[in-house]
Amino acid sequence: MRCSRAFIPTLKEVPADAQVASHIYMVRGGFIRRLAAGVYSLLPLGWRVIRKIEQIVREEMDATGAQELHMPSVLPAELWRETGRWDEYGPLLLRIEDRKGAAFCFGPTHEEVVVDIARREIRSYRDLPLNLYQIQGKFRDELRPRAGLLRSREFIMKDAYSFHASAEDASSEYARMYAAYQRIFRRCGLEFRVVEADPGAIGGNESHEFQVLAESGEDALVACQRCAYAANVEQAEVGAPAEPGVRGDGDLEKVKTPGTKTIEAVAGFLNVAQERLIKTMIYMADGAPVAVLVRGDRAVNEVAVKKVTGASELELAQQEQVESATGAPYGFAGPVGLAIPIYADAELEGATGAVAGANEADAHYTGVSLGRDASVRRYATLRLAESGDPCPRCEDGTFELMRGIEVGHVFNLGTKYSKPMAAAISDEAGQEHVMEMGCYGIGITRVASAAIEQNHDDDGIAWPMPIAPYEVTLLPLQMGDESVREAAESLYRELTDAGVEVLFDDRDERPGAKFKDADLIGVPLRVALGKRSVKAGEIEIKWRWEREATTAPLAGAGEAVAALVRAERRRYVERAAEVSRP
RNA sequence: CGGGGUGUAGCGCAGUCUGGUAGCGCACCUGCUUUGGGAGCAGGGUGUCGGAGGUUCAAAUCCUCUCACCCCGACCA
Repeated sequence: MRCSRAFIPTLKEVPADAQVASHIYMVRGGFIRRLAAGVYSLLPLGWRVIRKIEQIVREEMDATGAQELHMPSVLPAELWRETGRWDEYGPLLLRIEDRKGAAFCFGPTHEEVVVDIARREIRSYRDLPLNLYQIQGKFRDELRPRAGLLRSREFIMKDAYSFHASAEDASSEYARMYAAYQRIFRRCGLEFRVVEADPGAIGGNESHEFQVLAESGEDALVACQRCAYAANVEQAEVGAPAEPGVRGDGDLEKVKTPGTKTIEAVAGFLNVAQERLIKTMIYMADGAPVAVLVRGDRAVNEVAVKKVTGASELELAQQEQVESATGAPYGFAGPVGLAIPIYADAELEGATGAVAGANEADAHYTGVSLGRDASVRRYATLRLAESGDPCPRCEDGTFELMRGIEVGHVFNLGTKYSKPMAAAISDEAGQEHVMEMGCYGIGITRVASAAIEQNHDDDGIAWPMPIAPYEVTLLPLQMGDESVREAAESLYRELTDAGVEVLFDDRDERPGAKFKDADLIGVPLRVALGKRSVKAGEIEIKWRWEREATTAPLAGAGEAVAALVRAERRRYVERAAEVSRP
């Protein structure tokens, strides 16, 4: 592509509404433009990147035997009512009406549609297994879209849905998808970590997230420094503490603590460490209040609370609910004499000499011994994992905290959708039963953003070659100089003929402008030639992520550069090939 | 949904407090010079001041309503 004819509107200044690198550089580099909050146009450069990612995904999916299809984006409400998600999905669903007033939504995901297809067409176990996938735009009316394509409302996603006659078969498909995802992200040149995720109350049994490691990631992860265990903090188990976290002396005693509504204030007022306090949080579990106890310096893990209480809806109690449950104003809840069910973090088992709220205004207890003074229904790991916590899977491994961007998610669904939608097959014995399902998503547009978060510097993007908009950018530094122009033109022809994707900056711009734009756009291999180099019979070659350029003879430059490109392509394919296809 | 903030030229912003001819930088157009890291000089303004209503002789500026966008929060009793 010739820059003189290309639509690549680059910007010198940082757009006012962008804060993260991927958003800034996608806008500045002319990859995307915003149309509304969380809604973007993909300009030619951005679209090329998306298509590259799609193609990698497509090849790896097809290699597993999955088949691509396309589904509607406007979906009828009745389908969503069958699974109950018309109501459950809440404000995330963009609802629309047709001219007759019939209700539709813009598809945020397509389980309902694909199950509808499957239940109509599939009758026998002989038709299974089947894996259907789509790569298309979806819309979720996010609470807060942000950071460009990292969390947008309209986005492009690959979603695969598999159908099986048995749970065992679903499990082996899960393993195939897991491997395919590793290959896909390796081919995209991403550094990622697979983490255990929350299979949730869905009744699913397995779920993993593929997280691209980046400072700007929205998800907090913990990873064991010794073994392979990694998990979303919300999902992370924590190894058993060596000894009770709170140990102290003293008898139960009520003390006045006027106005101390926070852990910090109580600790300061009584002059004790925060870890000597018992934090009492009141939650509404399916509408009924429960108390959750953690050490004063810890945070509650709501996913864990949900699991231990078996609640399907869990939210922090409102101020009034706290008052009616504890009989005390907001800020003085404690386990002693509390009438509602109490769940405590494992770390508090055997706690003595602790400080806790007294369930009355301006008072706390000191010398609390949980076993003696309160009736705890159950001890379990209820706190959020932190850096340095013991690993639950291995001996003396500890957690390291990192941030990630979720780019893929694999899910063993069980019969969550097939059951309410009555998607059944007959088995060998002629018995009807509901199909087992799995679903497997990849955020295509998010992959592009994540790649930039991981591969950029102060000047712009440094795309991994497999997903770069072009493989080589060719910069003739003086278009006015005939020898330079002719050398560049013939090199452009040679490379293009060799199957290399070249962005040829044939604009009549000054060298500085060309270098700046090239760095911004982030094409991995830069080939520059100017009066000086042509006279010396040389070209200048520089990888985007390297500091220094090298030179190569102008004679035979086309073949030399093409060879570099082929080698670079091969690197990623080889890395992917290390993961075998089960 | 709660809190904070911003809407003025294609982009980034000043002007608003204290009402009085709409500005700056970049970009863009013309010309000349320039050409290895976003060139210099000269000339050119391309604008429903987010929208509607109101106050006033006069509104970007004051008042009311409204729309859009951004940031933080929506778990630490």
